[in-house]
Amino acid sequence: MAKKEFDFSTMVCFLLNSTSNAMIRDYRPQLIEFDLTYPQYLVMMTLWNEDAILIKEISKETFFDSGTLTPILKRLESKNYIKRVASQEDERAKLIQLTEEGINLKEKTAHIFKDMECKIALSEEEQAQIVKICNKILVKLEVKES
Amino acid sequence: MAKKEFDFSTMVCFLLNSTSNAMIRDYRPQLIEFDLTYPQYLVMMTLWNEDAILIKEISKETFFDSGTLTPILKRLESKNYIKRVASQEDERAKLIQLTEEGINLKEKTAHIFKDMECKIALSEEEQAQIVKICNKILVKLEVKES
DNA sequence: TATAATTGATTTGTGCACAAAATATTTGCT
DNA sequence: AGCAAATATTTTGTGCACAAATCAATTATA
Repeated sequence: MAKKEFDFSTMVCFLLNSTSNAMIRDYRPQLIEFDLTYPQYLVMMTLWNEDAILIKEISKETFFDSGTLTPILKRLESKNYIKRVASQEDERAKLIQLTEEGINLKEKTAHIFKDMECKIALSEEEQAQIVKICNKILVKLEVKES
Repeated sequence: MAKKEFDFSTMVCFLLNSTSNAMIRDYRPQLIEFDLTYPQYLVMMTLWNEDAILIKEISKETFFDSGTLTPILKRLESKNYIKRVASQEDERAKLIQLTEEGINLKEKTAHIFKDMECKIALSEEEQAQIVKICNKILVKLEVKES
């Protein structure tokens, strides 16, 4: 077989993108049962970690920019999983709070989170390698602080 | 600091997605100079590897489904980088061919491809680890054959 | 204390990514 | 030959991802 000039199977950006697309696609059916998309699920996890935070704090955790978050939060609000409350100290800012239903979702979706990591069954070593390499790239591209 | 239940910095799906987003975002300015997006650039690379192929073959290489490819190919056609020619053997299928301008783009964008891999400066070892792990996941999720 | 600069969030517009349905053609079966 | 199943692509509709522009509120500064 003639060697091809552009070998996708060794291109970092292509591999990361294809693999993340594949994982998000694979878990879509499970999330759909709770009327969630993957980015919406990430925002919910952020709030399960710490409730009643500002949009810019969610942005810092998820790396989603505000233009991405605004519509995601609107959808979560229309599903009654969160509330958007104007901040008292700063009229520009908005506090995002879980509703009762949003809080309850944490237990109900716990198995999805476990599946998320289990299905691909990486070894401890591989897991550690991925974490190290991705975080290194994120720091190099100034998405994260070192 | 209280330990958070959901630690994004060790979640494989989140890391792969954030890192690929960051890489694609980072190289956008360079691609814009040639009026290309990252997915469009991938399709062009596929054609630089082998010209005059069917859409389903591009789909097999890039892992983009046909509903994703159709509009990408339309945009590349309107930029005059490719032509879409009905196949003679099978009236359903379409052959995608590079135009003169599309062929010339290969040399002009060669530096971008090099930057793509160089800027993040992974070691040989890290590069090999990423390739192995991502391909393993892609096989597990049945995107690729083992 | 005006006003300039900054900040938090929303809006607008483009382009994926994907599922599901539609369309047209080809292949397989009897 | 006739018709069902399969195949290649397009269409439709939803939801990111992001840049750029906008808006309102806050802070800094002349």
